[in-house]
Amino acid sequence: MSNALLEDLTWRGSIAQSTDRVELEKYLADPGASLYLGCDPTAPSLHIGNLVALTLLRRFQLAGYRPIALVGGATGLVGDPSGRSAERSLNEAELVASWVDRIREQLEGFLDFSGKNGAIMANNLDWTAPVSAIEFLRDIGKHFSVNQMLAKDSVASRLESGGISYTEFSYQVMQAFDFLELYRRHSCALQIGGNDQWGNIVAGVDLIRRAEGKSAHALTIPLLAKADGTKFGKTAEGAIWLDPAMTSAYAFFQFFLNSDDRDVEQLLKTFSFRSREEIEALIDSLNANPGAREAHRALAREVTTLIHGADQASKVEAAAKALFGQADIGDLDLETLSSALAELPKVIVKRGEQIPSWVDLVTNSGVVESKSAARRVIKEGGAYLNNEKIRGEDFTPKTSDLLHGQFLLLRKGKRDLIAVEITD
RNA sequence: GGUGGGUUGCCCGAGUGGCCAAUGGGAGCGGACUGUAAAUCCGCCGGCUAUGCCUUCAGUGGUUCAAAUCCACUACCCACCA
Repeated sequence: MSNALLEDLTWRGSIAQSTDRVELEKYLADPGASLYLGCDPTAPSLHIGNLVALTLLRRFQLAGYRPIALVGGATGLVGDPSGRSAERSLNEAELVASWVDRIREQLEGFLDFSGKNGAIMANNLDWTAPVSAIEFLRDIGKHFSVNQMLAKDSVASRLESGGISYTEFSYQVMQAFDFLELYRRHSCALQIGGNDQWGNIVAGVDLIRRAEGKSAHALTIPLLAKADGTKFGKTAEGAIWLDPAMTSAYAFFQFFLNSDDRDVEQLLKTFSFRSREEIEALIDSLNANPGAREAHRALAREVTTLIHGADQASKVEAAAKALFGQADIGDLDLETLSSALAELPKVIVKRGEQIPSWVDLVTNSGVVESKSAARRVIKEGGAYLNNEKIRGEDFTPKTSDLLHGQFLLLRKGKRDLIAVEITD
């Protein structure tokens, strides 16, 4: 073992598969070596599933290598069959283009574009769009064997279940073309990604060998699996997004804070940039005193800081502490209270207007999807106003319930807090 | 192209004329325990201007006092044959 980074990644459990390890180490022996990670615009924002591989890319940059972040402006128009049991529906080109812009911004915040190993941003639409179908078929397609393409897991499983369109079938060729193009443009001979990308990445390795007679490398990171067997990063409400407009920094922090104890070690190893010693100390603390949740807190704080910045991270942590730690919410001073409530889903009521019922307030906040659901919560004893249980399906807060004359804190169940603000 | 089977609530899956907003499981939600964790146990689980009303069993039209259930056509999926 000669490469410190690979050694660290092995300890972290961040290596699922790689092409020949010795060859890979040789490639990485060059301090300026570059590598790329692609993200397809399938939504207006990246989510924490993408963050797994993105974190890996960042580790490479911190170790001195040059990262290339590729946004799949072209591949996003086609659709990756990997991990999908059914055909994707195609998104409008303008929509995908707008997602490309937003995702590019997110990627930019995650890497360092200055210095000698400054990151490079790429969009595969740049080299894919100008190529004619005939050129594509003759220059690229000729290197692919349909037999091998059919053997890929992503394709084979789809042939079992309902079939696959020619469009999605071609996806691996497009991704391989990207790898070849980045090899030609930037001498990039390593592609990383989630383990579900293995087949697509190897398609590129093969293409580079055939078209250029050169060897390229692949490295994948395991897809995170949760202890309870469900997919990491998905909640009932959907994915945890990196865009604060889609998942608030508060909700983002809470997501990590509420991690299953059994998952925390792997999450720390996957996402944390702390040293091995620090992480091991946190894990010791987790095992010794899980109720204190020091490791959960450190994880939540670090990842939230990375995505939302240190200011936001400390704000949402302070908010959670104030709102959950305090027995009597009325004891909080105005400043602490208002900054804590600022992080929560909020309902605005105009001063002087009738305060809506608890049911209406909670429904308006979007925390429950119907009034029936809100009424049910009251009936089942999970409804609170200012941390006091309320009863009666038609319960309506009174002016005298207002904290500092302008706020209400509603709660549904153990964790869901909602702020109500009276404004002029 | 032929024949047969299928399409049910977030998912899986019962139901084959009224007792069906529709059995059961999973997910989800609330409660108890605890630590804003897990496991376990209990309850809930279409919507609403709510002792009633509205929308739902692929789509459309029909039979009937009455349909998820019967008939016709359309779309999609699966299986066997070619």
